[in-house]
Amino acid sequence: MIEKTLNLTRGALAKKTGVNIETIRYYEKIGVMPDPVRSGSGYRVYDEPDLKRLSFIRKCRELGFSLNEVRGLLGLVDGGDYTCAEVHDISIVHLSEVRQKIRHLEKMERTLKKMVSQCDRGLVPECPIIDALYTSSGF
Amino acid sequence: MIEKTLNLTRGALAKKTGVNIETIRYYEKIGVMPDPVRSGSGYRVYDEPDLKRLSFIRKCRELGFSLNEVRGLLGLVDGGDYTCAEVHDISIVHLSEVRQKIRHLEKMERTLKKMVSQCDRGLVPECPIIDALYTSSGF
DNA sequence: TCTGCGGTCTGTAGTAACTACAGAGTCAAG
DNA sequence: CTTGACTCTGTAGTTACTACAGACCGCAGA
Repeated sequence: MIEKTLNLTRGALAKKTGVNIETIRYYEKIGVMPDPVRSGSGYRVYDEPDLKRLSFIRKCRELGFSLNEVRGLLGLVDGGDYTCAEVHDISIVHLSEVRQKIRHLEKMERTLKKMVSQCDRGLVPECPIIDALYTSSGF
Repeated sequence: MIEKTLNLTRGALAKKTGVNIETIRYYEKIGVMPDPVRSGSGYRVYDEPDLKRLSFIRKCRELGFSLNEVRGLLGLVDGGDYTCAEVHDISIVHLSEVRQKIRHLEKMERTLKKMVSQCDRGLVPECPIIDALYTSSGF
């Protein structure tokens, strides 16, 4: 099967991946995307592997991996000598970070909910929310 | 009742509030903390109201309010003519943002969990996690 | 062929919310 | 009097982008 070349411009790649056009240049600058082939007039030309790589980065970002974590994953893939275990471990660490964040936000949610429920939305300048936050006692 | 003066240095205020010493200067620069009184030699001198205000800011930040939201709340307090309703509304908006974030993270968690569980942590370079992220099919 | 419009090129600056210096001055204990 | 800890200032770095300005390129229509 012959692979057809895509010859995408930066804008087209942006559209296909849903990544902002400027972000692509940024990824290139920090080295998570390679320096692409250039056309005669200096335009970037992207192809299938670039499309896959950028999609990968985007999915990782959507899952909350930091660019450094993405760099780590890409390094494994690029090296070609990664083991499934390495990838698994990075993901496990990240998963626990995500869970940590959820717990933190849930704590915030409970406190906010409690504060808001104590407030009768009155037209007077005595607010239990401000009280809870501003007085020395804290929340 | 006579209020005793605290005359805190920046470092002491930092310690009392748990806010980083440099952050205090930052808050001053962006105007959420006032320009403090200075000692003869130019040292910042903080007192009870500064302590309360900074604690308020810290609590808000802990609850995930952005500095802009904090600015809004402080503006109401500073103006003195705020109503409970105004504070309530800002908090409600924020609460829904927090819930949104939780939902997003939970989605991330589910996907990560699924990917990790499909991985047998093998020593070969075929990893379902990388597959899921790198192949065109996506996750 | 000219013109215009949109896309792309570069470097740089801005965003949020800090954090971390460097180099100078100050304060208090021993 | 010295030493070490603290504070002062301005500035630069962090993360992950995003948004310009000013120049160039490519293509369609008149």
